[in-house]
Amino acid sequence: MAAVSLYFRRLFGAEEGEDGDEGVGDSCSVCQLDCVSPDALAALLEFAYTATLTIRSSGMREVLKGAQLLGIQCVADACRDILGETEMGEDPAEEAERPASRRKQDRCSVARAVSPVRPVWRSPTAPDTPECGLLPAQGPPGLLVNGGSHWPQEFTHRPEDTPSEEEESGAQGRATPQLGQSQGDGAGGGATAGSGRKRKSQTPQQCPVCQKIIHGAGKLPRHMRTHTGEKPFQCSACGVRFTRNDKLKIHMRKHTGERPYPCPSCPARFLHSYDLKNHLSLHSGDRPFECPLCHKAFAREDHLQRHRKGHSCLELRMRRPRRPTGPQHTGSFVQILEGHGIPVPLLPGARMPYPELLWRAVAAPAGKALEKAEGGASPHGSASVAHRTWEEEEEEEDAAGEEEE
DNA sequence: CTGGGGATGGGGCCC
DNA sequence: AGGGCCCCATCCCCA
Repeated sequence: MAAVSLYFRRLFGAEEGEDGDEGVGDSCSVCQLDCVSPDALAALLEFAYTATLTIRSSGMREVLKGAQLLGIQCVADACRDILGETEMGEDPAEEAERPASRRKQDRCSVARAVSPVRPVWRSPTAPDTPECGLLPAQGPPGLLVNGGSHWPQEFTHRPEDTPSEEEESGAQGRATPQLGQSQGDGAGGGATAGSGRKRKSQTPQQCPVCQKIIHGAGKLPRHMRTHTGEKPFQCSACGVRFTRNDKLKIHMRKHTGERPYPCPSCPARFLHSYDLKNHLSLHSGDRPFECPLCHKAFAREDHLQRHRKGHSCLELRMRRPRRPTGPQHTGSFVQILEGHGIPVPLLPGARMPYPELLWRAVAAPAGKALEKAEGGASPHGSASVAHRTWEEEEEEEDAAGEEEE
């Protein structure tokens, strides 16, 4: 709640340092909200968690009141706008108090009641660099309306003075402002400016907690459960809970014994399609993921990533690139050589045209470096040992290659 | 360290 | 618009 509400932010001391003694901080353990109706608070809670606000027009006043009291400026603006539009300027005095540029700001910020509104919590320490030319004139510090840098520009503007279908339906009795939906979708149910062409709803929504843009209609609630930890889908057989029902469905295969993905080459069957895919690479022997440093090949991309993160390829087990062509070594060679204290005679950014020739040239000191790094062997002949090892390895690979051919 | 299975979260498509 | 289903990338765990 503190992420979207100035009131809660101050209540729980999140802005201490900014507000000084205004924050109640730890002294408040029980918060009684007499001034907000349960329905309005429920709507605001829903907004805090899902960035979606559903309001009956009859409850709009209560939600507006609650949003003002709790300092949820974007919701207050949205309610104020929808009331102003549907009730034909019920409060002209309030309207007159707005700065002249206010309505223009609203259009830019999409802070219209039935159009998308995305609260973006910005860190109090983050510089206030308004995007879309917007800083909330009346809003709490740190709260931006649809100013997130991740939001595509196409979603941050709507055609002026083109009331959406929802706006019109809202005027007819029920308004269901979908706060957090895309600009394009909010305007006329997907109609884009001017063309009137229906655009398939992809509905990118920004998570109010992590600011991540979630693509796909109806996917934000699913994402929000990763923050709340809510696992509403429970296995009736073993009681294990899941955040998603499709994961529960796959889990149930354990109990039913269903393995719908059989291997065509062996009796193995799998729970997941991607398990079968991984398995098939074993039959084919394909190892399409090759380490650019040591040229070790892996059947799975994540195994290559793990290999590279572990820096195990820095053992200087230099292998030749896999046929037919190997990757360019430039940066990786420099990294390896410098990592072993070997001077690298390359200008920054220069490419190394024949990395293996250079490697032969420095094989001897590299051997010493490797020996030192590994605890060292005999003080004599280390270079030749390293060199011979490399040569032997090459010969082995040549032999293997000839056999393959 | 690697191979393999499983879990998790995001995106696309469809209803 | 929301949800189901599927695929994919990534991570974790274990042998």
